[in-house]
Amino acid sequence: MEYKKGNNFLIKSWPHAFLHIDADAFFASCEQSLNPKLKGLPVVTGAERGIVSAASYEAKDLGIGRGIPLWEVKKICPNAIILPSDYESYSLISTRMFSIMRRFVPIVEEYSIDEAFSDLTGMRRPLNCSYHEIGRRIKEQIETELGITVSIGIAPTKSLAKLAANLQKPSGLTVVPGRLIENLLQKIPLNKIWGFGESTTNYLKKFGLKTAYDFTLKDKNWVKQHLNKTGLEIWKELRGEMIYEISNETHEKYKSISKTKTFTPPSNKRDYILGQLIRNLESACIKARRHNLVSNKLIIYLRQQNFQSFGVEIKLDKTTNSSLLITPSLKKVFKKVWQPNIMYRSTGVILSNLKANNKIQESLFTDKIKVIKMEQLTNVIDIINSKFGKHTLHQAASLQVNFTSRGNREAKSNKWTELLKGENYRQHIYLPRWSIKAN
DNA sequence: TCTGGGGTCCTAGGACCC
DNA sequence: TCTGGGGTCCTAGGACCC
Repeated sequence: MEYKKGNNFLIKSWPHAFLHIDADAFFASCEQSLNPKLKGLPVVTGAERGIVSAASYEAKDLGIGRGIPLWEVKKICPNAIILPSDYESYSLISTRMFSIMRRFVPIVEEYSIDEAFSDLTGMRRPLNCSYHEIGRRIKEQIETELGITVSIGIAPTKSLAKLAANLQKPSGLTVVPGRLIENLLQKIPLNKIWGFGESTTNYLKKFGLKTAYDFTLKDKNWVKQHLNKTGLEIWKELRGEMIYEISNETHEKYKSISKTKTFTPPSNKRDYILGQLIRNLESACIKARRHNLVSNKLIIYLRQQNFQSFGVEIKLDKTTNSSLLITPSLKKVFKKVWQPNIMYRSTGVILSNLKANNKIQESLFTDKIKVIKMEQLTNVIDIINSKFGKHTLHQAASLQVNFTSRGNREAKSNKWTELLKGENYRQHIYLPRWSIKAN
């Protein structure tokens, strides 16, 4: 690719300075950090799903990447270490990574479990060093304290910083001042642009574009004409014009919570599928309660074997996070969606319209006593479940579901398995009565 | 060997109102 | 009976991300 001089769309080197940090092969690295014996070995996580969630660089070198089935992993490398995902541990390491960043910069946007953004603009003077040096220090601290490696990109916009961070992996530090933006863009194929997926990429290719650089050379009006709002924003960002700022909000505010579960083999058994759905509902509600959120809108959907999905939306007459209160309406609607002769492969629920639980207006027609009782009951259930493991207490209707957990994550994190070894205690604690009351 | 699970945002189009 | 124009709100669904 020819480098065209004189096409600079940005003159200043640092109108802003954004940092993007991306942990390398995060889940796998965490496992290696927690268990040093795994260092240097091909490690893969995702045992609970049957496909690779994360692969260590040793595994990647063998051609093992994200998303490939585990049977294939075993074929490629019989000695590969295959582990279930341990989100609790990863979250802890993630939190520590972010707090290390905060030692250097006040505002850190936690973008995902293993990625963050930060605005370094104006930090050179107080820290008395270059942007490059700030990045280097953060990187060094994280790597020595947490035993994982990270890749960092620093550039005038978030979009560019993200591209920069991905340019040299693992353990890279790439700094792209304004005058080097074009250099960077020429190395980036369209589909690597943050915000451009398969659809947009294919579309742009029709116009002969190949790299991010090609895209940024297009006229502004052309972009307005052919793409939507996001497209134009990305175009500006890539040319060094800041559009996206750092959001300082914590990631705690969910707008929706969803739970899906695929079951193999597919099934057309009514009660089994309904049971799956209720179990998903219970999981979603547990999460909502943990975050003190309530919902008044539930979407349920069934996915057929042929991957077609059908969903329905349920307006709840009370804003709640109690699965006991929601279940009756779910059952009613389920009848409308479920068809007897169809094989289903998964079910899902989405609690949406989430709001904080403090100021909910009671509907005039709500049976208050019932609601309060339900909520008290729910609280008790949460206490028991947090003590003995999720879904220890659950509704009778979800009994159809096979509750043996496939991954051993729960077993690993919950002491109860050991304590109650050999005893089928679920049968003792399980109380079928209250599911009848719930209806 | 067909793709697991959890999110957000944008947009077009319908319903409804003036 | 048929005609305008404009606004808001909601929903479904697409696209994208990790």
